[in-house]
Amino acid sequence: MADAVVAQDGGAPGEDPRDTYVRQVAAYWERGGLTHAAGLILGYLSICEPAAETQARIASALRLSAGSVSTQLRQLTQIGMVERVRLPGERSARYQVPQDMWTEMMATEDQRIAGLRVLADAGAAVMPAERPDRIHSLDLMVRFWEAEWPATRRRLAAFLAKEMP
Amino acid sequence: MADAVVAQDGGAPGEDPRDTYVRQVAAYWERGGLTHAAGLILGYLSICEPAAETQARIASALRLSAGSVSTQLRQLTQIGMVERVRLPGERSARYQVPQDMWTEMMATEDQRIAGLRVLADAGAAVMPAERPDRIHSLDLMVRFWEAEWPATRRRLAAFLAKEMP
DNA sequence: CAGAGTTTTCAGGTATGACTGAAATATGGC
DNA sequence: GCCATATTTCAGTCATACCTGAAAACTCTG
Repeated sequence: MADAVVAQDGGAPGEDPRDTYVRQVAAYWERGGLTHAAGLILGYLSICEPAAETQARIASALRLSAGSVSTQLRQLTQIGMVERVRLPGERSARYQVPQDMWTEMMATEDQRIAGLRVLADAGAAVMPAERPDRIHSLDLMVRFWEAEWPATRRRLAAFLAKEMP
Repeated sequence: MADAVVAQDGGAPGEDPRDTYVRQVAAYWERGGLTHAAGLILGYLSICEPAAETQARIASALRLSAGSVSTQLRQLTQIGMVERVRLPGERSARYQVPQDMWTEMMATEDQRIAGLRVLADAGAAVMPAERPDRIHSLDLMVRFWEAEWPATRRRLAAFLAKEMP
């Protein structure tokens, strides 16, 4: 089996550009709050062949334990960056990056805005006398995005519809 | 001194609504990658009077060590959520939430987009034969935001100019 | 239903990093 | 330039959470 993407045993490490890419993705998402293992899985699932892999194959490719892979895949599935699919006649489930992952990701932006809305309202109840802008500016920002986001998402949908092959 | 915001010693905890707010802000930003201490400082600096406080006052109000406050303030200053100001004739520096913090925050969005651009380009070099959309869709998303963001920022600037008192 | 294979759960080891407290350094007023 | 004070640095402690490995639970094929 010559198509080992990440789990090369010896040899010069990082020689395979795909291996480099996997680590690069992991590094990026690690800054975004994911664990290292989750980032590795995400990177691997972005370039592996076939696109949908079993837990066992992911574990061996990335040299992670079965437990880690199980846990991280559940997290990734929960936040919508990975989806579980079943192929007929196959005992094991497969996991893959959803076709519309980024669209789904963008959809969660609503929740982030809602979270800031809660903060802005809570702030209004403790408005300081001096520099009330400290609280007020957050409210402005939230109001802007509440107004802006629906149209932005429509433009995104239109853009994707036009550019998708 | 009856205006202790967070550092009440005894009594029912969380009675002061400002204390509740500080913890609420801390909880929110903790999910956003900041430390608990940084979140507390951010919440405190959003409602304290006066708006600009010394490290010593922040530390005693939040019951944090001087070291923690020093470290966290540096981090917060670095990412632009806090600014250091000096008052004439005062030995100690003061720290406050900048007037235009959210505008500054939005400006860093460019860098996040640039970070994804790097990832998208690196992905192009390891394009999988099956489901190339896994790499391609990221590129699309980045291209959308690279095109969209300048106009969005202009609209934000116009909105703030109109709404600011 | 049996049973192999898959997935989840969980306790334990480990690493990471936040917080503290004190010492060292830097700073501004005199 | 001196000195009190503010700030930073840093080693040590502690908490958190990741990862592993194995056992338990589950699931699907035959």
